[in-house]
Amino acid sequence: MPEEQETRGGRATAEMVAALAQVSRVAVSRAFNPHASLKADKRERILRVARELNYTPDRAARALVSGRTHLIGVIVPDVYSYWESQEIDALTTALQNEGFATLLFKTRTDYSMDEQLLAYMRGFNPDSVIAFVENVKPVTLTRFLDRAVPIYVDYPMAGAPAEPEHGPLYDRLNILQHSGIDQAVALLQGYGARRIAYLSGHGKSRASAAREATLRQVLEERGFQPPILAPGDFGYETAYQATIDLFRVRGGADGVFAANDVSAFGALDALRHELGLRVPGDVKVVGFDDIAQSHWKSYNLTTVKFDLHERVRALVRLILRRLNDPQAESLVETLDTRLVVRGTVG
Amino acid sequence: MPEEQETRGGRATAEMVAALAQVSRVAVSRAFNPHASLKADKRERILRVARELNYTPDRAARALVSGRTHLIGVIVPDVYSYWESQEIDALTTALQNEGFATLLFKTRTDYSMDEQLLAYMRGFNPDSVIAFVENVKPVTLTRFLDRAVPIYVDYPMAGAPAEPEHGPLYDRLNILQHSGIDQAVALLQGYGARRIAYLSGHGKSRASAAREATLRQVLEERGFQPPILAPGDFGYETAYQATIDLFRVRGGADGVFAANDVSAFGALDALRHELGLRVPGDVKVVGFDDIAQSHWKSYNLTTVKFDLHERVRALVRLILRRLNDPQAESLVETLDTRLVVRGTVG
DNA sequence: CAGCAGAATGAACGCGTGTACAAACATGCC
DNA sequence: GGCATGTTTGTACACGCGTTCATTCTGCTG
Repeated sequence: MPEEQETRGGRATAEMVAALAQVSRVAVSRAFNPHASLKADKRERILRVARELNYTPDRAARALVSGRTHLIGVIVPDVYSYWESQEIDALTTALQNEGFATLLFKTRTDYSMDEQLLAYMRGFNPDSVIAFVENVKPVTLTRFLDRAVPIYVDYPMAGAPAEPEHGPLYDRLNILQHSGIDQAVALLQGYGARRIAYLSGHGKSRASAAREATLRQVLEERGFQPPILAPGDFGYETAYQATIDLFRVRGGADGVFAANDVSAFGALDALRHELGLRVPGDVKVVGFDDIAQSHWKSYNLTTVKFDLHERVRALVRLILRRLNDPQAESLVETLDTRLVVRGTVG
Repeated sequence: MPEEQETRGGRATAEMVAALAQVSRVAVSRAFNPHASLKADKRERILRVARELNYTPDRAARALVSGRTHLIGVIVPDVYSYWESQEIDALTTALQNEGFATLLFKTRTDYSMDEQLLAYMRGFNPDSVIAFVENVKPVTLTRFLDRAVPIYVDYPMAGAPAEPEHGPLYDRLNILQHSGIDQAVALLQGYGARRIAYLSGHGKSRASAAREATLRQVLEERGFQPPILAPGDFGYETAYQATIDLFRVRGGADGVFAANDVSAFGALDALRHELGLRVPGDVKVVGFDDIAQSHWKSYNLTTVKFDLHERVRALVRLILRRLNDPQAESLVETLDTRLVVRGTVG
């Protein structure tokens, strides 16, 4: 075995590897840079010595000269929100496979996206930033980032003109909600539902607003009245209360669209355990997202599916494309949605 | 407003700040280092200019010279597991407040903690590492880390001698499970329960093994028979099936301890919706963790609580103590547990 | 006013790496 | 063999910052 020449429990450096492999330090650098020219046997020898010394190029030093940290900033209000947590999970795996790492940041739970956090994140100099925060404008985001081009998840309306906005540069993941919602409404129509309610997310959420708008559009297209609105906040508790209020005070509904699956769970529990109604017998319930819990027996929820892995792949594609071409115009990826039929409509 | 002297959309550097503030670059460095000596008005002026230029010291450069990246590696099998996600959430907030950031890594879902991942993480040179992975030995962890001292969550048995192990250095968060389990068993005893089952986590889990051992100990202390064992994996589905098997084939039980809250949900749903039993009327159910979902109406679970925020505070304390004194002996923090009584026992 | 301790300052160096540049070398063609 | 072209190799520099060290400045005592 090679002489243990680690200094004080610290990492091995390229210099040490070079010394042991009888090459120059630059050769070591090149050995770890695949497209650098280096004779094959030399590279092999270097890599072997590197493995023996447990050497890896220091990412800090590398970042200093290359300007790439290989860190992807992820901003979330709640890690434990179901959808977010599952997306972070899949995203982390995907990024890991591409040589990046997820750098996690939390905003306040009241969605007050303070500039302080952005400045803080900026200090870590991430290569890219994904914000799972709905009320922050891209403008705000770009103002606090130097190299990173933020990615923004958008929900364009069917038929609406593409935003000609040519302000700050950001990339976009467009999610088309019309298909899934239309399938859901068609299904409810088939079962004779007439009064449709929308249990919203919190007020500032663009996702919730887009879902509401699209639902309204689809209902109109299919000859329904506009949806009855019940105010929620994406959470279980609020959905529970809002549903009770909707049915005790405001006349109820035949079908309830909840802004996400968790709200749907709250609505379901309120309907069944508090209001004594049968689902889907008396009321149909439809959620959004299709999180893993939606097929648990207690809920077995019919829901508009956002394909998680497809979505993560699209995000990673955006990141890679942007890093390959930092000067590119605004990049766009588009995803569709579809209805997953389970036991809460029927 | 000051002349926009940013070069190519890049960040401002200490040199630019120095030039604009009419001071030397070293002064700028000192201005951002609180304990460095610098005349107050000068520091103030520098900080003002820095704010105007949106300047923050580059962390990569800082890490290169100081050896501190301010990154805390967090290794998880599933981000979306309830308990883990809630812990990551709280931990990220706490670390953020201390000037660190969470660097997330995922192992395979089959818990095969490959060395490849550790080597990968090592490349990012985190200041500390918390592994929410149960089957990886501290030895393995330390072998892949240079400066970082890993933190290991342990579940020592009551009365068992402290491990005299003096192998690789790692810090410990000890969780005492006896109190909570004893309270639960006492409660079940009061309701006349006789046959107690333990619905385990997956086979390799130390947490599950410790819970089972402690339960066995408490049962013996209180004159019960040993627990009937039903094999699970911490997941909902498996718990659901294991409960059905337990009651259809193996004679059932009066009380079921599930290895975590999610398993308890699965058991509850199986008991109520598949087996037609009443909880808590026919069977009592107790979980572990007290995750946020445990007080949802559908479950309203009685559970052994691990106080999340207390736990996170202990972890952060460990990290800070270790960074303040890298040479210290193995550090230890200890937490207790207690029973939270809700609707599944009564 | 001399003397002195302590604070404030700036020059120089080092952290570990990528890369431009020039030199050396190999290869292919006539 | 002569030359052109392409591949390897090593030197020197740059990245942005913290820190040591010698120097200058400040305030205070005698």
